[in-house]
Amino acid sequence: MREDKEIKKHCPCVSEIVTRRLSLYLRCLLMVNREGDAYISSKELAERFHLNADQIRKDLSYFGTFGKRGVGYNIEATIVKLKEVLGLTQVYNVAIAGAGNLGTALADYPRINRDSFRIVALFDRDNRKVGTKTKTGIHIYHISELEEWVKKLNVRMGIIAVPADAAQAIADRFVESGVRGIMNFAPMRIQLPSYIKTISADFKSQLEVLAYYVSKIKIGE
Amino acid sequence: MREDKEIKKHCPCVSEIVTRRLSLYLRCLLMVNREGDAYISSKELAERFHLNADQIRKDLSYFGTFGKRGVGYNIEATIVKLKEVLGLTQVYNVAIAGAGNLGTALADYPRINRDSFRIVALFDRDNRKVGTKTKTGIHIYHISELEEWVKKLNVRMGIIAVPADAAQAIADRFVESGVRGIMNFAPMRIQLPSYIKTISADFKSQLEVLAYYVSKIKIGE
DNA sequence: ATGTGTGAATGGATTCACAGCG
DNA sequence: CGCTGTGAATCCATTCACACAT
Repeated sequence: MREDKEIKKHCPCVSEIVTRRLSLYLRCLLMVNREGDAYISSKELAERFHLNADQIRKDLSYFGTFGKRGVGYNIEATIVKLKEVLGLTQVYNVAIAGAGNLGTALADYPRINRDSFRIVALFDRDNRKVGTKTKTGIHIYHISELEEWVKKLNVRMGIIAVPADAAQAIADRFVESGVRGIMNFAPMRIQLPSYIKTISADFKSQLEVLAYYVSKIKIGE
Repeated sequence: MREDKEIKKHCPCVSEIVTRRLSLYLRCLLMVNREGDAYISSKELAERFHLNADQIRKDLSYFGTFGKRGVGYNIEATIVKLKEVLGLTQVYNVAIAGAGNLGTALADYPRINRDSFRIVALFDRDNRKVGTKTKTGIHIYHISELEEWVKKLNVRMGIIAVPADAAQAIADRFVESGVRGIMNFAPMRIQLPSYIKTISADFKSQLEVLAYYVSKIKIGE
């Protein structure tokens, strides 16, 4: 038990479910920070954003103790800490494979190219697109040059926005070129080495999950 | 214990995590179905798609017993069953609020408008877009007409692809007009009645989760 | 023999409850 | 006295292991 505790203190790994909440807390704190207060309690934060106060405290406690008893959490300091924990003090170069509607929409997504993320390249096999830029000025390269540009531009995250049948091959090429995190929008399960983090963001699959719940709601409530 | 079992048999609700896997199994089975075999065992399915055989069997067993011992699962029959369980035997009309890059990309997303889902409308406040159609022919209406069209078109799912500051108001209006499931792409937590299923699909938040893992990988592995 | 279906065991995550600090 | 930080209790999910159907 004591040993477990020590291990936990030194192991930088927390589950994905906690990570998702940390990102959410950060978003909420950035919002309340514009209002000028210096402190907020877990209870107030929970009430304002439909969160769970116990869970906020436990999640934050994994990374040290930085709340003031009787007062709450210093908003600025907690924002800094959360950014640090999530690794957002670094800058990540991101490339997108597939310059279709979705790929270009993601490339031009508002306010992504600030702070921690830089979308540095799009790749496509359509020669008519190659050599052009998106509205916000991101270059489209030919997919055959993926390895070359991923290395040259020091890309650490790859986004897959190509059709399902091409997804696995593109993922392999990203990883081979040094990418360490993949976000997969293709409706297709991809298999990668365990040291690569993969997040599935498949639109159709999410609609199906929604369908399950919507179909259970009786008509007329 | 016996009672629990009975309750479980009759309660149509399974956790979201199981639902996500059911959608995944469906996808995998549709893939193997094209190869012509009639049966597949949980073990083979697991090996081919990096899944867990025990988990497949347990997940499927929540909905009855439809595997053949010593043989495996009838692929066609299991596909039918999964579609039934997920509510995919119905058709869901879907509307998208926000006809920006993302909204139109989602509206024209390939192969969504088949089987279970119909994207029937986009809404935007930009009068230059109103009255036009997307590439695949989906109408863009003015956001002020949201209630009217949602009711008229019998929309059951709403997709939020508007800026963060408008997300909550749009979600409320969707729900008020009869929508029962919401997929939220805005970088903003929205609060809705508990009988409404909400799925968050916020791109930036997902990048942040990826950042956490990528930042933990030591350089040079 | 083979592979399902499922209780029992294990392992994680959430919630409770309260000691102790400010 | 209020609110954090955290063990303990509870709840849920995964994995194990095997009886039993084919």
